[in-house]
Amino acid sequence: MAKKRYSELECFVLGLVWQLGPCSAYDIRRHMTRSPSTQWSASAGAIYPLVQRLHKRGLLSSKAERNGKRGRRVYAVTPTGLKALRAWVGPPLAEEAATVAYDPLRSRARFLGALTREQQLEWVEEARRALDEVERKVRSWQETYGEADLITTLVTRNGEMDVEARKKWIDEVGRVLREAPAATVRRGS
Amino acid sequence: MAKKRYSELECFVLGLVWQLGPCSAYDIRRHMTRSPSTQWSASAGAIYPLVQRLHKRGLLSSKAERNGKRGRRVYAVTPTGLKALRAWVGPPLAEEAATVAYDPLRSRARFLGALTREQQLEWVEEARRALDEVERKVRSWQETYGEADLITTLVTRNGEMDVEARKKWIDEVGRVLREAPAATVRRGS
DNA sequence: CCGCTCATGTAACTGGTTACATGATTTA
DNA sequence: TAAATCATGTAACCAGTTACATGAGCGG
Repeated sequence: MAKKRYSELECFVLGLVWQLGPCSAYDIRRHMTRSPSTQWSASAGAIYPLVQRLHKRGLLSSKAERNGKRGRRVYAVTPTGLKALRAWVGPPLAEEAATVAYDPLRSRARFLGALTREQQLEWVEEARRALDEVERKVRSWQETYGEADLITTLVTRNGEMDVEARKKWIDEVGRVLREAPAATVRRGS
Repeated sequence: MAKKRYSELECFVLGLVWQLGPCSAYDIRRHMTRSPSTQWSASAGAIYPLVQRLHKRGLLSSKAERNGKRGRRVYAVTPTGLKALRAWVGPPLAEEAATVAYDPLRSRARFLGALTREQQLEWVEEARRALDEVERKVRSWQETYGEADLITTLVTRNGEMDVEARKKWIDEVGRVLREAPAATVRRGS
């Protein structure tokens, strides 16, 4: 009986079921698709096998419902599942939980030196616009699911602050690049 | 000849080779392992096949070197590779490049309601400590590779600002939770 | 009745992971 | 010379992806 460690997605879904109450795989998918986070595609091929796995391991209970001719399978968190959820959330906090977050924008920025100065400035403008767009999305999501509980509000606030910080950063990048002589920001033929 | 889209890791490695100049798979791995980012494990099983792939597709040139009895394979970015790198960096910016960044701390925070009030406060403290630790790591990395070029400095600054923002957030969480009556932040047996 | 969305899945693939293998070089 | 670590890989596995299949219900 090896102590199987659950993946982030597994734990996240477990949490969702706990939060939404008894629900189907489809409910989970719908919820994930609508959230502005893009970490997971929430594809059927990921979610359906996943809940089956969690069920087999006893973290979720499963019940077939029937309304009309249509059947659906509804899952709920078991006491074991709740324990696992709490263990994942922490404390103690898993060390991989606190890291420099991965940011594809930053990854790309690393190699801005490969572009011409004009392209660099264009890149900054585009990035700025894209971040505005993300912010808009977060806000609209926030308004839709607005009068939520305290914790949900705090979590949304995190997304907001995240985008805000990155906008501040991109503005700084723009400022620095515009001021710098072209030679210092260029490399590679 | 289907237009194969390259993965984030592939493009990132391509960028690294461009940045480091001709280097071996091992050099790439070493560089990635030392950076404070944890997105990729930089495992041999990922990097070696990856550079072979990039070589086969003509983005990297490959040359066997021999010093003493020991051989090593050195890769360099080809003109085709540089083109691909520029296309990845943008502009135009790929739309998946600007998103709400994935943050495992936020994922967990979503389900803080599953904990007791004491655990919640403990969680916040731990998270705060962990973020301090991350900040420390970023700073030490920054000092080691300190007198870098403008762009590297800006990129590092991004990591710094990211952590800063999340610390601000976690403090806000702590403040709100301490002020709130216990009943409003609890759910689930 | 046709087409659309809802809803539940399965199949094939793939990129990245862990773990292992192997030999060279350095250090105690 | 034995142990550690450098350096280059391969093999097996696995979680999550895209794409497909199937059928129910519903709006026009």
